Amino acid sequence: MTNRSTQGRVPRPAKQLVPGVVVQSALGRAPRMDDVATLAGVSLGTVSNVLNRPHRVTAANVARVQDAMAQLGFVRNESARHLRAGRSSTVGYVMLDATNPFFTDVSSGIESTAEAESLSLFLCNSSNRAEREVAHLERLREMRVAGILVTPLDPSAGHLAEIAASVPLVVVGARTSHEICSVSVDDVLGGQLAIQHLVDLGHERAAFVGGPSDLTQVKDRIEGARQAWREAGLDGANLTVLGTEGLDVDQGRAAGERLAGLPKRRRPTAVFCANDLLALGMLQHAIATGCQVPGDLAIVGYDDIDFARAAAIPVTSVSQPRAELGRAAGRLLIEESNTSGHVHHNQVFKPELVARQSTL
Amino acid sequence: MTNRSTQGRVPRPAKQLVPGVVVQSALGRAPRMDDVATLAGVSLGTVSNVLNRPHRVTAANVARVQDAMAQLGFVRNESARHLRAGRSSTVGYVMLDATNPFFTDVSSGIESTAEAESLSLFLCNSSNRAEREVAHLERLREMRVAGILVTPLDPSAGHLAEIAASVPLVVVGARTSHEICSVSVDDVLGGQLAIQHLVDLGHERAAFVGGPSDLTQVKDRIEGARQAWREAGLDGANLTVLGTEGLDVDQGRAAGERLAGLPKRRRPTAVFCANDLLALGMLQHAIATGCQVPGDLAIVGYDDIDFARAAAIPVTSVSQPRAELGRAAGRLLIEESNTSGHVHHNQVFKPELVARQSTL
DNA sequence: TTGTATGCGTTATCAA
DNA sequence: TTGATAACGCATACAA
Repeated sequence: MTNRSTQGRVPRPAKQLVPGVVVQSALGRAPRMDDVATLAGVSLGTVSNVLNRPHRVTAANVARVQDAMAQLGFVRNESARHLRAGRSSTVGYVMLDATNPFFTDVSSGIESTAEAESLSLFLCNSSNRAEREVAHLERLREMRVAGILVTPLDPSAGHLAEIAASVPLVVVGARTSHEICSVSVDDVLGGQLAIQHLVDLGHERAAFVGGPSDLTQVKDRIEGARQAWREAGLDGANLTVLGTEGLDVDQGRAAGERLAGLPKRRRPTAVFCANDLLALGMLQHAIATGCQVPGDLAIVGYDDIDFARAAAIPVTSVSQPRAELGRAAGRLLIEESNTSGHVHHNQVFKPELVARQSTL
Repeated sequence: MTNRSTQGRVPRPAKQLVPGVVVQSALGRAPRMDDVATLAGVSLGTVSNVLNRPHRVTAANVARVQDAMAQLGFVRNESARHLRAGRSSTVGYVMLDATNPFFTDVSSGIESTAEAESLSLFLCNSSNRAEREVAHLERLREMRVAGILVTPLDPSAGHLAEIAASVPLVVVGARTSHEICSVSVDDVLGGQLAIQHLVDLGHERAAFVGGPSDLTQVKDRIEGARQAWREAGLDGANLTVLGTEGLDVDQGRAAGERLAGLPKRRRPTAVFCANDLLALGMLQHAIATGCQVPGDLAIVGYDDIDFARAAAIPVTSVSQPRAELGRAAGRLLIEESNTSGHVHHNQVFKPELVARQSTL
């Protein structure tokens, strides 16, 4: 990093005690505690005490030290602090896709518990990419954060258990083995609810839209869908799977196109999308091409993000308790870091179907 | 929503050399480099070299050290590393509202440049709250991050300039004084475009919806709106301002309700919302109450988030180059940290109106 | 090529 | 109450 105190283009004012204005010192480097001590005319230890145990210092010295800190623009060095203290008060949440409102709602939930425990939360976006997930997790570990929350691509991946062995870790949004804490929603049940709903409405040809199929969420939702379809006594061949490369709006539109390409008599009359973004894309394509929803095509989404009900045709969706998922994960993390001999939990919430105009 | 939860106790395995399984050491603390050195039968310096300049170490020793690291589950201590090195390779983006897709799109842009420069990016959400913004900024400073990006509540707030004096900082989404780098979009022009569009369509009673009014974005968009309204020769009294407490969907719905409460002959025939979330809320209220859009009420939003065009009635919006805003901010940050004698830039993009069904 | 010693900025112990 | 000093874990110059 450049040495900004000597090279900035904006001229730095000389020392002046204008209130509220930080005075740039002539140090040529970031001021340290001993600089503060010197300026305040006290020892290093006193400065430290002012910072960490102010009650042990006379009021006069507190004031002197604080003045000096303000004058120098002193900022504590977190690395040194942390190296010495050995503990941190930040936690990280590695999210699968920061542009998916589902995950930002989850992270709001996490934030509320983090704030209550006065922990800072850093968000890391892995953008659906395994190598980024690994990099972020590794980085958080190296930072010796107090805890890690993560929505992983693959909850059974070995690196998670390995990390969980050395730092409190909670998986959010997918069920894990008992080696790891997790908070999730029963996706198999969610898949059942979605298909059951379509079956109840009389559909006999349907498609599941989503992918990649190695994503647990996708796998489980398909499984639930198949179970419900079978239990309804319908022909398995009439529940087709339309794979996608991702779970965003664009992929949904593309899937809509592929669907429209099928001959009318084989075309599904209903689709169950692995998430709401796909459903919204599907809906956009339908509207753009004059396909009637739900008349020609019924659409069910998943997650029940706010935009689902705000859509062109409000989208029926399988609702997950998004914020509560985050809060529960946060609580579990706190518990895990406070309790010695912690017993891992796998907390599972139940989803609910919210029927709207896209199927009714 | 009920939930069941299962529990399991995981016994820590004793040392065992099963490949791929991390062996728990008997150290009772996190393994350090000297533990690795001892186990590998080399010196501390060699371990360090394996980590940082592997070419200087014999292949045999590299292997030995890596084995030892794997066996112990060694993880570098970033604090110590950073304290010693004095520089960091993480940057932070303090965003105004992580649940607003506009900002997540901006952050995607930032991510792309960060990744290209192999910097890790931490996202911090200030949730529209000043004290959280300050806390996050302070935390990032204490961490001595390589740079900070921020979309602040108030871009002219003193603390920003103060921070910018000690660490590369770029403000995203609002224009600042020349003491600080910024990347923004001309919101006054955006406001003009929106109102001009409505005027062109023949509207003579309109409302601006948004708030709080001390937000720069809101202020500027109102100003642009007023200018365009005046220039069209229309009566200023017929461009009312409907203040809101925030910029989310709920506030939009609430504003819709207030609007509907006005006597028909005084009620605006068009609204310009300070962002798309408000516009979507407004639209939801309109649809729910049978108000025709755009027949009874034309709606213009701002930001052109993906959900605007996916809405019940695709929403006309003022488009900002969201990802490009982030990329440009990232580039500016890199430049600021690499260049000595850096000259601060205030880069301003131009918005564009995207007309859709909600006004046409 | 490998090993040793020093210091990064802070906190906490302990003596004054 | 205050002040001197020893870690914290790692990276690097320098010695071997």
